[in-house]
Amino acid sequence: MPQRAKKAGTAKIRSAAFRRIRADHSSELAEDYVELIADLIDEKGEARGSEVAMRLGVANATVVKTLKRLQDSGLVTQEPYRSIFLTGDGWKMAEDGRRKHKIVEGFLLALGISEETARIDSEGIEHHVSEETLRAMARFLARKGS
Amino acid sequence: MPQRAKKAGTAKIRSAAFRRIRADHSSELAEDYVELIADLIDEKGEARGSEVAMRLGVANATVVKTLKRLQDSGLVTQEPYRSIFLTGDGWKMAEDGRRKHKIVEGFLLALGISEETARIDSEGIEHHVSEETLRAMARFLARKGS
DNA sequence: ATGGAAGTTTAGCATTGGCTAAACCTATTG
DNA sequence: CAATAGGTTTAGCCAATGCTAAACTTCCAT
Repeated sequence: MPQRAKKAGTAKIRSAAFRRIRADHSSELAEDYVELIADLIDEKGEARGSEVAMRLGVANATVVKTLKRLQDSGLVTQEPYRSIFLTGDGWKMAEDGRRKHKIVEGFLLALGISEETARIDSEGIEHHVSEETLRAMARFLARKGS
Repeated sequence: MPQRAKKAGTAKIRSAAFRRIRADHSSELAEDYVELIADLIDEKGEARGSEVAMRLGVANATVVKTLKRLQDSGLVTQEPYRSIFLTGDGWKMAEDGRRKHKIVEGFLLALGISEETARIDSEGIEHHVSEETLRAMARFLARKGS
């Protein structure tokens, strides 16, 4: 029954895609946090929990809890009642996020999307694009931009 | 202090984007389920929970639990030990998902992405593209395709 | 008609990510 | 230098999404 075999193969690939999406989702929050923290440090010299909470649109307490997990993962460090710092790994992740973000947002703008929408959509999309797709977007951008 | 005012404004927009992403995530699972169920019904005449579990790459029990929620949301119906059906709303959501999926995947292919990657990335991206971006992708596709 | 294999569901647990309310520090200002 | 306002953390709750192991149905083959 080659039918069966073929279908099982397809199913496996499909499930791999969904697995990757679930994995992406766990890292997504972390990336958003570190990227935002990096922005705050660059913009204002320091990142406060309450500022992170405001920009992400969540409660203060949620940020505290999440930062604990990020600290356990070795992405940030923080003393109680003090501002937040990124570790080496944290900075690496933040830079990578910014890089992806810039490519995706620039690409959407090049496609003719409005600034508003480009900003919103790129925020959602950046965590789900493979390097291959990023390369294609960058290529498109380069051709268009020149 | 116009500085402050401007920054607060930006923050509000940013947080709106993140809020939307969080909202997208809740509907994302539902969309994946109904889309997959629709595919199974079309492909094999019926959708069994175990088949859904296999294709999504999750345990059977997880599917059972999620289907209960989807039933409460009025997207699917199911009798114990029987196969799964979509309600009118369920079909509507499935069709919408397929539509988005087709546009995004076609767009990625048109960009020169490999089939494998296009399938995987489109699965993740489809839930985060606005109608505006979809329209731009469709436009691009039409121009390219003709 | 029934016994057992295969398929489904239940039970119970863990983690993530959200919230509010209350407790707790810090730092400014009078 | 003390009071207090404002920022931060804790405590305790909830829902969603995942898992494994055990219980339970269904249905096919003898």
